[in-house]
Parts: sequence; structure tokens; C-alpha cells
Amino acid sequence: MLTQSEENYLKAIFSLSEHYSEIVSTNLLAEKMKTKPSSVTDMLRKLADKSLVSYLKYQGCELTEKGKESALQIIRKHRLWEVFLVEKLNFGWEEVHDIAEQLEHIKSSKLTDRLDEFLHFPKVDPHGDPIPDCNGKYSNDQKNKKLSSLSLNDEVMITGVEDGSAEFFQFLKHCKIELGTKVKIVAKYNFDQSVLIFINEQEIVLSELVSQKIYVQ
Amino acid sequence: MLTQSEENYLKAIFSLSEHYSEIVSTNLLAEKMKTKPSSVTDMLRKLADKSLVSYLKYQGCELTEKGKESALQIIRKHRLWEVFLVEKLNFGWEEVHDIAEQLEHIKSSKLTDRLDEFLHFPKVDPHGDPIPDCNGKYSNDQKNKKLSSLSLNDEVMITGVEDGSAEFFQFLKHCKIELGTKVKIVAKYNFDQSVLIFINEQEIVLSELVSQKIYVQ
DNA sequence: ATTAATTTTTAGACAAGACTAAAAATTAAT
DNA sequence: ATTAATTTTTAGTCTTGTCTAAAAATTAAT
Repeated sequence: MLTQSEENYLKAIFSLSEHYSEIVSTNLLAEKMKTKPSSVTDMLRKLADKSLVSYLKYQGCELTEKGKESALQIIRKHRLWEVFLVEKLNFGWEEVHDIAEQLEHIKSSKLTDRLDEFLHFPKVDPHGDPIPDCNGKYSNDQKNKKLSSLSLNDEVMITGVEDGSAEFFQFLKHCKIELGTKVKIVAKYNFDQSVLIFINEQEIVLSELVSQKIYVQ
Repeated sequence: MLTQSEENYLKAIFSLSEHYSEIVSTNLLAEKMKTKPSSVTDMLRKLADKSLVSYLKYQGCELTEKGKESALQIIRKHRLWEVFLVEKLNFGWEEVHDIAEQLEHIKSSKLTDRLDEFLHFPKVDPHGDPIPDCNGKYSNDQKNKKLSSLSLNDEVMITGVEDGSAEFFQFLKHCKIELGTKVKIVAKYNFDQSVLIFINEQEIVLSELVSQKIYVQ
């Protein structure tokens, strides 16, 4: 049985090896976990003892198959609860993360599977991230094309956003940028890589940073 | 902010002072918490430091107003989640307790209130226990008359059951005893205080112990 | 009213998870 | 190829919540 802390480490390692490299360094993990490298070393030993990560002193760590499976189950729970909070309890995008962060640690696979069924087996969470099924399988075609990569006059639909700060979500909310919203590229400015888009019957400018955090299809 | 352990102690003290006496002894609390009296003493100091209980060495403890409020909020969450599990996710009586035991520690009063609304402000949980409102107020008229106190030919409806073991709930399920089920007393046997009841088109005998754990109106 | 039995508290220890400061290993730089 | 800078680990400490064993207080019994 995993502690909450162990679960959080697994999730962090999974996320870092997805976005950076397979092997995750102690310092990077410490930064992600908002803790000290020495604490990370301690925890990596424990996770290695439980065969959840392979860990070599001074080399970094990597999830084992068992570790990956555990991580995916936690991610599954996190994203299902986010769907529940938004769809059933009318929470906003920006509010759900912290609550789901708590709910993801509830231990009952029966609860998870019943929740999945109750929500009609959603494929993505409210940010467009894929939800692993009960076997940990998921497809990630929702979040492969960034808004920043589009050409002039392209017309697309928003399918996801990068995990961001509450303030970022607040901004999206203000612009009424939601999953499923239709967007057209009206202009691209090379001097700062910002884009002018037509969305919800009006035009708005998105900075390069923002346009790289929005996924479309 | 309370730890999960502190919350569990508050809940236990609340329950014991309801069922036994206002002032709760260290040993009784230790038994309820399935821990040692010395651990209880340690925790009572902490809770007293936080003004959640009043505690006098060798005398026992009692919840303060603040402690009572906290306990009621935890109980509110526990019972709302039980309703959710039974009503929305089709769990059985006997399965919900352990999961609700985890869910009750999720910290977000907004979540609790939204859940309450989503469930249409239920007054009682699946066992007939009253659910405190967001101010901690509740009425306890559902669980004041025991089935064991009825007279011959009385016809009543089941409004609650005592908190019991999974095996007890299994037994109730087997007899199809649910909240709202109609019952008639067909016979009372003085030699062992058991009762013969007519329920769901058939007659069954309930032992004294069982009939004392079922509430009616 | 002493003694005996019970209850409760103290003292000291342990595991988990975190921290600081110092040491060791690795990587980068001249 | 040494030295310097960086990264990572070790050693020792702290807090929370638990435990055991022993001491102190309370209650019961003769």
C-alpha cells in the first residue's frame, strides 16, 4: 500500500519523464515536489525498495513497469474526479486541480470504476488531458498540435490546455476559451510571435507563451 | 488545519459522548480508536492546545464548542459522501462506510456544499443517520424509536439502523431490510426477547440484538 | 483506612517524511 | 589534467503519531 507522499512522487516522476527525459534527476524532482534534494534521495530509496523506481546513486531514477502502472492509476483518479467536479458539481477549470489532488488518493478501485461509469467513460479531463482506462491504457491525440503552430486562416477547435497556474485558467475563463471552442487565425506577428485569433465573435491577441499552452485539432 | 488523525479523534469523541456520557474517558477512547491509552493521552494534549477539547488529567475529555463544530463538519461530509455512493454510484449499505471514512477528510467546504446541493440536500444518510447542514444543525427524530420497543400488531416503517459491522449489513441486505421498508410485528417471544416480523411478504425472526439496532417510525 | 485493582500518565523509543549542514561524486572549465 | 562549480548523498535533527514499560493517580474492596 502506497502512502500519499509516495503516490505524489510517482506522479511527479511520471510527468517529468514524459516532458523531459525518461531518466529524472534528483534536483529536478526536488523542484517539482517543492522539497529539498536530500528528501528526494530518501524517498527514492524507499520507492526503489518497493520496486517502483529503478534508482542508481548520482544517476537519477526511472519508473519501473510497476511504478508506471501505479502512476497511471493515480492520474486516472485525478482526471476522473476533475470531470466529476466540472460536469456534475459545476466547478470551473481553475478550481478543480487542488481538490482533485486530494481525491486522487482515495483508495478503492471499485469507486474509481463506478465513477468512470457514472461519468460515461470520459476520454479526456476538463483540460483535454487523456484519462487512462482501468488497465492504464490511453490515447494522446488530443494534445499533439499547439495553437502556436497554426498558419494564417486555419480554423480549428480547442482540445486542450497545458496544466497551468490558477491565474492562467482565470485568463482563459475571461476570454471564454473552453474545450470545443472554435478558433480562426486572423494574423500572426513575427516580431513577438503573438497571434490574433477570432473566437466567440470577437478578436483577441494571444502572446507566444499562451499560444504554446493551447492545443487544437 | 486539522490532520486526519485529529479529525478521527474528534469524530470518535463526539460519537462516544453522544452514546455514553458527555465526558469521555481515555480508555474508552483508546478502545474506539483501536489504539493505546498512552497514544490517546498524547493526542488529547494536542487537541486541548488547539482548544478543541477540554481535558483534565485523569478526568477525561469533553469537546469544546469549537470541537463540536469541527466534528459535525466531518460527520456532515461522511454522510453526504455515503448518500452519493449509494444514490449515484449504486453501492450497497455495507460497502460505503470505509470509502466515506476516507472521503470525509477532503478539505473544501465548497465541495461539501456543492455535493449537498447535487444530492438535493438530503436529511439522512443511507443508514438513517441525520446529516448536519452547513451550519452543523440537524434534527434527530429518525432514530429515536427502536423496533424492539414495539407492541404486537404495530405497523411501522424502517427509518434507520445502528452503525454496525459489514456482516450485520450483509444480514440486513439478505432480509431485504432497507430504509422505507414496511414492517408489522406478528409475535414477540419473551423467553429470548426475539420478535417475529412480517416484511416483504414474508415472516422472519429477529434476535433481540438485531431488533435493538433497527429504528422505526 | 489501608491494600489491591484499575485507570491514566510519563518516559523513552521508533518509523515516516521532512530539514540543514557537510561530505562525496560528477560535470564543466581552464 | 587539475581545479572549480554543480549535483547528489550522508549524517544528524525535528515533528507527528504511534508503541512499550514503568510510575502515578484514582477507584474499589476488604
